[in-house]
Amino acid sequence: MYRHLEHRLARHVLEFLRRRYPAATLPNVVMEQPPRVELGDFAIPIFPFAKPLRTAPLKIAEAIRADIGPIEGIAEMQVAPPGYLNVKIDRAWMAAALAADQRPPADIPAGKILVEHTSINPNKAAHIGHLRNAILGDTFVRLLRYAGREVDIQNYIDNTGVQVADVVVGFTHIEKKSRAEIEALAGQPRFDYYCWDLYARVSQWYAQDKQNLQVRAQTLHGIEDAASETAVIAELISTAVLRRHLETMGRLDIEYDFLPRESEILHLHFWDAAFTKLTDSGVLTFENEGKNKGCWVMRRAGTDRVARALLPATADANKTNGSDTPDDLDDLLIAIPLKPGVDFRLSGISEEDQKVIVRSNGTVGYVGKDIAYHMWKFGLLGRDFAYRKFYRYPNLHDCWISATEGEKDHPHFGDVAEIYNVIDARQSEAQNTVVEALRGLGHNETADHYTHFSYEMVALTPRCAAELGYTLSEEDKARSYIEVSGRKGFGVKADDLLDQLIVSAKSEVDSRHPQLTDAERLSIATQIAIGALRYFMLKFTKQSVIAFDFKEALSFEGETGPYAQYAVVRATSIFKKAAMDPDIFCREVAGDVSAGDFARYLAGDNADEIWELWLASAKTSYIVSQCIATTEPAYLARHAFQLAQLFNTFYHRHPILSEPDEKRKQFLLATVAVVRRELIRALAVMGITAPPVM
RNA sequence: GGGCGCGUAGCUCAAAUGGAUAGAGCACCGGAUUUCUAAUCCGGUGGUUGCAGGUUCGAUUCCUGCCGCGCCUACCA
Repeated sequence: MYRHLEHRLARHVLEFLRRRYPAATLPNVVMEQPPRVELGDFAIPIFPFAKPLRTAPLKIAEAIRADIGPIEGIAEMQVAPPGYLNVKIDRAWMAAALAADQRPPADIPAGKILVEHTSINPNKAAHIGHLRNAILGDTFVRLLRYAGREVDIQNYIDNTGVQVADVVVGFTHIEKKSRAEIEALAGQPRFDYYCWDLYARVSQWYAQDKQNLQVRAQTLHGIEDAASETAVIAELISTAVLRRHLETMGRLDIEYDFLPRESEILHLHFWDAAFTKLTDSGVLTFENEGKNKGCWVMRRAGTDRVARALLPATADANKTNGSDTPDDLDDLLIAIPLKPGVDFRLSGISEEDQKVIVRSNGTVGYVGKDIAYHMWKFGLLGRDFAYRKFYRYPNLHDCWISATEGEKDHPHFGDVAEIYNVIDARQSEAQNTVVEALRGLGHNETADHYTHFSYEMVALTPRCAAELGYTLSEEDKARSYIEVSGRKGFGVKADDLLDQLIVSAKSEVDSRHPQLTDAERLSIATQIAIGALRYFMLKFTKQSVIAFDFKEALSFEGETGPYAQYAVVRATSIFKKAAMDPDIFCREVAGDVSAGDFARYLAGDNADEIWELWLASAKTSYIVSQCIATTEPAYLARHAFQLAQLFNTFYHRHPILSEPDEKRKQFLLATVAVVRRELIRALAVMGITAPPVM
């Protein structure tokens, strides 16, 4: 509603100025919010118009105010020095629309969106860093769906990489376990915890003797051959850990539609298809000298092509195709899985700007697989996975997994219009390389619909690390935060944190509501714990490193999820006390408050406080669109908090059920009902529900 | 060395494409309820926005340089 009105106002102002100054080229109308609600609901800075119109800002503002004429939903305009046009909304009009829950139809872009998030290596338990990823990703999915978009959720599983290999090494070489023993362990409740510890031990084992790294190489090689015993064990372990991850995320109400695995990208030869296209287009080039001799390389994203001209040694090597192939190239080609007749070029890229995609031994690196995978995402590869059902959620939603041979009937995945990859900031260079590959293939427009949803890591404060029993170097103690490391087993496990939050919330609920059954109290405590955790991960902007601290994360007061949940509970309790159903009241009664009553009770300066509550309630979809446009869910968290804060102030100042004026009481109840509805919606987009009591 | 990012109150963080008096939470101090339960509310203390220039009617925001910190920069993923 708010968003709609803002657009309408901007359009009217611009049209007015066009009529008044037909000759001038006008800048965009910028909409802001005045610092205080008394000043108005929209603020339009007029300064940018002064120069093109050769008129003082105040004069322009005055002209608009006096002559623009009536606009539906706008009550009045005021000119404010040094050059603002402040606009007040017709409060009764807006309140009536909001009470009736009118939502003007928005233009929803066509096309499916693919959001990839979580993507934890399936070799150990999920930790708080993974939680941030999954919560950001899941919230972004909810934002898109709230805005009416169709979304597929994918969780990429790197089940053939070094990390899985390392745990396989742990089981087979350190613990010397048989396949049957591993299978038995994998059936244990928190198998991922077992792997967490083992993974850290493997890292130590490598550090003890560099010779041990050869075992890793052998294991990695073994995994790629699907028929080998090593591959079977790796599959066994990674699948069991993957199930644990789905369970962990399921506790937070985070679900996936499809789990593409690296093993299928390998076995279905996605890379071969991509390789042909990449070499044909000259994106991928061959390097025949220097440290990357014998590799297929790409230009590192962000490096400048001009730089190459400064390197005389490589100038000749970039002539275009194989016609000027050096003599020794044929030898090198034997080691490379090249089809005859493939057209290729020599790289001619300076060494430091090269990104190795195919190693000289012919194996493909991570970025190469990622390029192929992203071509598939956009339907550009010409190949598809096979699919089978993997996991059924309690709500009966099925999560599918990639397979070499799958089920006949399956949903259509991939081939989407837009993608968002929730991946931490450390991988932005790799992400950019994938985008550049798409551009190089001529898919510029497609590349524009590729968004790296980049966020910073979760680290531990030195105090937190000490609490966990880690001994810190003097250097680490002086840092403001210390990076989590799965390799070292250094971090806070997701399930542990959630358990702790539940225990902590439970003791609060126990003391407040002893009359409830234990199951009821546990259910409430769980909702509170999830609310606290999800809010905590969303309140920080993406680019801020979260220095994790138990005291803050376990807090249920102040700017927290439970604070917002509590506001909903309070709103609900008013209706409960009055023996009314808040949802029914909101749907069927709130809209009956007459325009006259809205006008009366929202008029004047002393109604500003209540109006502010209505205004904030009107902003939910506006905020949602801001979050999507900026890929920043933190704005929504802030909005929910502000709504809750305004409500708590209102709740404190205005006794509602004891209000003697029956019409005013209805108005106040409508206020509560609308705020409650919008707060519940905002929280739902963050994956937070409000318990019945707190 | 190069690339990306960060530096705001004692602490943790906000501040939408540059806008009106830089805001919250925590901590600390002082208050509020026999009411729709206080996981709440009200008030107070707390700032040279790292430093120096520049652009602009206007800079926490944009540009340049410097200082400090983090991440990336592997034929790892």
